[in-house]
Amino acid sequence: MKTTRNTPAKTAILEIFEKSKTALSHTEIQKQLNDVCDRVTIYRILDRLMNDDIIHKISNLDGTVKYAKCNHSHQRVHIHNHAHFSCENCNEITCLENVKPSYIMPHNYKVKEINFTLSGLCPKCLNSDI
Amino acid sequence: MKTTRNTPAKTAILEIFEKSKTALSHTEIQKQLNDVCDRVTIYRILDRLMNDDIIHKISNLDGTVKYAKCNHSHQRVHIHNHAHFSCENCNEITCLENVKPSYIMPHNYKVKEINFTLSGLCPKCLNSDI
DNA sequence: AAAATAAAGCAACAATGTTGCGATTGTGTA
DNA sequence: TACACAATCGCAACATTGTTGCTTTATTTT
Ligand SMILES: [Mn+2]
Ligand SMILES: [Mn+2]
Ligand SMILES: [Zn+2]
Ligand SMILES: [Zn+2]
Repeated sequence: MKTTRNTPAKTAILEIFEKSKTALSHTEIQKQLNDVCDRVTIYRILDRLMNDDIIHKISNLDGTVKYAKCNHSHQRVHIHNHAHFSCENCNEITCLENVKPSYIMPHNYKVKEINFTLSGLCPKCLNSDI
Repeated sequence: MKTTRNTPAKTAILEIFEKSKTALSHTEIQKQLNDVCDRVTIYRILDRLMNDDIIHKISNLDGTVKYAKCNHSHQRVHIHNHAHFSCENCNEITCLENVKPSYIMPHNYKVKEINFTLSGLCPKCLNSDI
């Protein structure tokens, strides 16, 4: 089988995810990394972390793509059925681990993954509002 | 007030949307247009159609962005709270006008828009499966 | 018909992600 | 501990997608 290695770049990226309370974009990670590694390496590490179900990808309506650590316990079947919130003011994206949509699908569809992202104002920005 | 004009390019794009049963990406529209207009013009027309609530935008987990005609009756408050399905096999994205997620949000969030995209296999691809 | 305004074309640029390939490094095993 | 070798990295090059500024063209309004 293909073994996965612990490299300085991977470790640094994991630490960044640990510290962050919100989801991070490739660019945000790059800025925090301070040239620990190349741009391309970040993409490749993110790919690996996704394959290993350590992080998951969140895509926003405006096309932004971010990544967040997986908090749920490692299940056999790893599904990200929780919602994400994207603040249109501060642009932060957070996992709402407890918000899980319920819905009724027509027959003949096989659903494998869901992407449920809500946008608007986060609590922080809602309070500092007029 | 700012008036909006009906140009050949806009008309052509609207016809393409009318004929299409699935959502379309900028590139797909461009191919169908056969050089009726410039690439940039397509972007600008899509922007206008979105502003006029004639089409809506759908962003997929893989980063793909597509657009689809709005079928719902024109309401005062125009919200796209229906789900979309993205087939991982044929890559077609369709509106599921009748699938509307229900969910419970924590307090202090102001939700203005939702993006609910499911992915997996569409009926067509599920049948032609093994 | 002339003026005002919306839309189009074109070129240039920016952001984001991908690929190929030679060089480097982490790690299980001798 | 040293070695072998697959996994990872850096770099350059490229692709795709979307944006911006400016000039020109087309459509309305007066
Ligand atoms: Mn997860
Ligand atoms: Mn709609
Ligand atoms: Zn916010
Ligand atoms: Zn399909």
